[in-house]
Amino acid sequence: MNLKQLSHMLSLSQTTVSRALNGYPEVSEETRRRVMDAAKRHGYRPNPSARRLATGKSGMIGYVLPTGASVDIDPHFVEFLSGLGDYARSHELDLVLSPADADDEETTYRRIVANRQVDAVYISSPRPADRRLALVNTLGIPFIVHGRSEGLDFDYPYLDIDNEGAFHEAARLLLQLGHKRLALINGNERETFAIHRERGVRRALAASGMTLGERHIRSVTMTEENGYRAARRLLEEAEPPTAIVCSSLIMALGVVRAVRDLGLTIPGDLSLIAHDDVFPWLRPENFPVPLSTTRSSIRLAGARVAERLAARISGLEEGARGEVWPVDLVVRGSVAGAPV
Amino acid sequence: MNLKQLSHMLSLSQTTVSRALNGYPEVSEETRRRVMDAAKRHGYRPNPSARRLATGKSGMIGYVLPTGASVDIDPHFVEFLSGLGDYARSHELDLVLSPADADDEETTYRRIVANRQVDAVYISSPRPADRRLALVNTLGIPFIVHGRSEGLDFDYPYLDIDNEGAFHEAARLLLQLGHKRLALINGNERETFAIHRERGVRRALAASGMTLGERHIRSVTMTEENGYRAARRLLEEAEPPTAIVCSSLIMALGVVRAVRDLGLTIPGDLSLIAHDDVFPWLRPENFPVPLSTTRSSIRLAGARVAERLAARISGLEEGARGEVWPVDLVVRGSVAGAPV
DNA sequence: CAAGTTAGCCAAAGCGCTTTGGAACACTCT
DNA sequence: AGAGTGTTCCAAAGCGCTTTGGCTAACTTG
Repeated sequence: MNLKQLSHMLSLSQTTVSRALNGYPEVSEETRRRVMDAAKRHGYRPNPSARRLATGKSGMIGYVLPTGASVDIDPHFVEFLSGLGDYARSHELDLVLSPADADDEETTYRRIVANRQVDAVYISSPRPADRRLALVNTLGIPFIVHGRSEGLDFDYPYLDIDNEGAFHEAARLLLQLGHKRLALINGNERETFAIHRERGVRRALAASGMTLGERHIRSVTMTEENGYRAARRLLEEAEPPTAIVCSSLIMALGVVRAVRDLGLTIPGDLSLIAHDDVFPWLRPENFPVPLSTTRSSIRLAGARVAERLAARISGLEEGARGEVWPVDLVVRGSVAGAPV
Repeated sequence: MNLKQLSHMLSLSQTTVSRALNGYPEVSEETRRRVMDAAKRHGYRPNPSARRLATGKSGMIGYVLPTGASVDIDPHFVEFLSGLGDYARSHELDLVLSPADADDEETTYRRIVANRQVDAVYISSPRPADRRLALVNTLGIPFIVHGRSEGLDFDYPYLDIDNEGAFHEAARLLLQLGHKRLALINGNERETFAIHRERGVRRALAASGMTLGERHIRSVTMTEENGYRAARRLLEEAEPPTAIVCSSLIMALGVVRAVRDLGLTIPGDLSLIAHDDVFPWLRPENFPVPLSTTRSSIRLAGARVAERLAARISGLEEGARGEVWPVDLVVRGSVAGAPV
């Protein structure tokens, strides 16, 4: 059942039927009702390929997925996707993942824009002066950044959490508890979120007249193993930290293991706070010692990004509005006063 | 630059240019070369929307993503996606995720097939008599199942690992080590993989004249917390198991925690083997006691599924070929002889 | 050498929608 | 009554490709 057949059986032109269906004003209410009725009765669904060719709109949102034999997709991605998908579903939006060579995403961005494959894209894990943002900005496709960049000479729409504030609060709490030697086990230092977190910790220390030594900060990909290694190195120093702030629950698993291996205890010898993106399958309250966290649901972020993307597509949102979510500090058993 | 312009500047018809580009035989080699040349020089890329409208082919593969407020996407998904994306990239295939209400995926399948949005789909986490398979089979779209169903009255193409064999081997090893009381902490009992694993364990037990009691098998969603709970219940019984086979590394984390909480040790009091899908961020050798595993890279499976999907789209693969991968049993420190 | 092939090309008809530029008609105003 | 203003509809021209059905010229074949 296509438009031609439908209009024929209604003795109307394709024009009128099309307009009736798409809510254009130049069609009488009675006719519209007739058309709507017949469409529903015959289960007419406009062919998206045809519509796309005619309008250039695809009804999909895009994501360029960096791939490669040695490229790992962030496990956070799946949670973000849950939220995104949940919203997208209610708006009949599909998501197209365009795999790209991790060393050359630009080609793929250009392709999906030139081909008008998607109506909007989102970008995640931005870095300072991220070239993808400049690219996508000049290409003129609607987009939203999940996270933030820095040092760009233009504004852009984004959704981010207050990483600096969160880690500032975490560090401040530890300082208030009397800790003098803090360490930070961070994510990849080239990503903005990690930079912001470091900044937060430094700011808290500075307020107490302290600084974060080179040796007291580790920036690594967020795996259990890297958490373990980082913690071991830190804890085996001459003057080991008495408190650690850690950028992910997964790394925190490694930290806990290192602490145990060294015969130390939490929070007796070491206080620990980690960032929690809220995974259904790993919860901080279930750590051997319930873990204090800075918490922000990455899933909700996914839903919100989808919502804003949809708004941009339909022209309801414009401009470079940035949105920063506050982060909860949830104190559990893993922090205590500094050991004497 | 579109076909019309290109053909005009070559003084050829659109027909000929189109055919030259698409490798049809009714065009002379010289002309073809001229066309190819000009196309490359002017960066001509056929408009996919137009091509799709004309051919009905989209150059994308589809996946129906169950969503909902209380629906969690399996963390394995992201690793599978890595492999899939890695292959898809080299073939300029995009992946479209169509979010669906988890309680009604059928509508979405029908939609993407009717709209010809994708050239093929894959289906994951199949259950016995899974209705999605019957649906997709009658809808006539090329597909591959990652995993297997059971009790269907037709054959279908799939890629699965030998879950039964893997867990049979794992259980057999434990029995050989003298364990008399085995337990299984399994995934969702409604999924075929879990059924197969249970079958493997039972078969091994049966060969030694034993059975798996109702109380010695737990089927739960694979979270750390559920692993912990299941293990605690098992270990607090009057006659606790001396060996556990576990369906995922994530649950194994919980098992290890439970063992510790109860003041027991691995492998002194309990031997543990878990299935490892090979995550970059959590490795069995890094468990407090290196974990024995049945291992199979879900990432490789993703790549293979993409490969076969591509083959089906281009007509190179047909029929209902099933492919079952063997699983490695990797023995590490977490298993030992049964305590006396 | 006439008839039949074949190689190489083209014009035009789709694919199924949206949108432009009117046309027809019924009103309202002066 | 005639001009002006809406309202409601339509024919046809796209969107940019693929594919059908031919046409021409050159080449076999008996």
